[in-house]
Amino acid sequence: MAVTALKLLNQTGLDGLTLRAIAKELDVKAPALYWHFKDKQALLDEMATEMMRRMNADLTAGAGPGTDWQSALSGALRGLRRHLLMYRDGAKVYSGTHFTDLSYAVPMEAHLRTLTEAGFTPGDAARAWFTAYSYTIGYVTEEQSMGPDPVKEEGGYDLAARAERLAAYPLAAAAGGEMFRDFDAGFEKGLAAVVAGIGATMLET
Amino acid sequence: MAVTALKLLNQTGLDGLTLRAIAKELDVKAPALYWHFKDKQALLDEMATEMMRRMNADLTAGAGPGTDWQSALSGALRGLRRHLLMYRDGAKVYSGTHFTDLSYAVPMEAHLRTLTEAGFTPGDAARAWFTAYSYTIGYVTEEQSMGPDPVKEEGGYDLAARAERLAAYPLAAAAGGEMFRDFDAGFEKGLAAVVAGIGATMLET
DNA sequence: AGCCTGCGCTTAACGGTGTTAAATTGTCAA
DNA sequence: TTGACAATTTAACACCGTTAAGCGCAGGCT
Repeated sequence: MAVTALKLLNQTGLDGLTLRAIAKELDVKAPALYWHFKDKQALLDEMATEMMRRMNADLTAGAGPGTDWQSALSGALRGLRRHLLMYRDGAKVYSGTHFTDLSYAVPMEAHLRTLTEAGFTPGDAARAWFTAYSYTIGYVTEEQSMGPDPVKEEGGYDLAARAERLAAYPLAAAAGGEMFRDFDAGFEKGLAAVVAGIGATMLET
Repeated sequence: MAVTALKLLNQTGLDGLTLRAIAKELDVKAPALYWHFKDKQALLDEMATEMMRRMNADLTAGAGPGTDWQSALSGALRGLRRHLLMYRDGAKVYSGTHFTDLSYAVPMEAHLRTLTEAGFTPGDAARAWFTAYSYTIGYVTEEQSMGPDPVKEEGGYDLAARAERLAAYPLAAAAGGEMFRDFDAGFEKGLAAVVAGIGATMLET
């Protein structure tokens, strides 16, 4: 049923994701949902948990031994972003929700172990993870709030108009092209920086 | 009027910030607000812009010449976090909204110039800024979604219960203490890593 | 067989939400 | 005095999350 809600999310967006719409998709009336969930927030939590479960099922690769911690960490966050982008408003739904089961613990434990075995203290491993996680959540939140990819300038943020408004501020005007185009490449550049910085400041060699 | 809405935000939270409540605070009926704003989203955009203006007024220090780019960038993001924390759900209101005027351009131009003068290309300066910005937004979003500071364990996330649930995953269990306590210190550690990584990967020396 | 319990759902309704349309007041210029 | 215009009110609409009460129907018990 959280599965149905996720399917609908991609069609309606988070604002249009009403209990009545979900119920209709299930051939059921809205109050019936309350048999399964305490309130709408619980449903949203369950949706985020379902997203996370699918991600885990897809990300077993890369966590195995033999790969350095940089690749493991980068791969995990790349996968996180990829999954968040699979759903409309995915980052908004995902961020700040409390998972309804413990299935996140297995991959998290594996990633933290990879880091500790590479020389991080447990505390620094957790900090490294949370830092890279925060970057990814923030990046995708911003990315998804811009609407459709501005590259195919249809409905997305109008970069040319932005540049014109900012004509008096040449650096800020030019920055739009870097920040709001080619989100894939931009994420990779930032991710490389975050991972390198974690290695430089949190890892005692 | 966005000023009034911001005041109310701290009392009611984002969910409780209804047009009727704002109108009552202004001794006015709800539909009167529509003379000033197209819809509620426009009001939220205006609130985010007002937050940003206050931040600019407060952050003129640190952007001046003579300071290295690391201090300038760190200072800007520290100030951003500090201002987001001034308002309930501040990060949620701020993230992903489109500013309604150009007042953000002046400090942004100054920060980008600091970076380019330190040797960044304009593109890399923009990327550096956006990377650190994403980290900050993501971090504060997560921070504010945990409710009151868990250190003073009143109403906040129950860390002890979390550790008990995760007893079978020792690293994940211990990570809670690092991630969800002392948000100030945690932010600083991550910020140091992000800034160091930017210097290491984006700056051609 | 009859009865009962409890699950899963429906119908009806409540208070509250963002938003629109039309009528209304207040104010200042011609 | 009249008229234009800004700013607000009143009334209503469609929709939202949520609650209360009751209905049908399965299966186990006696």
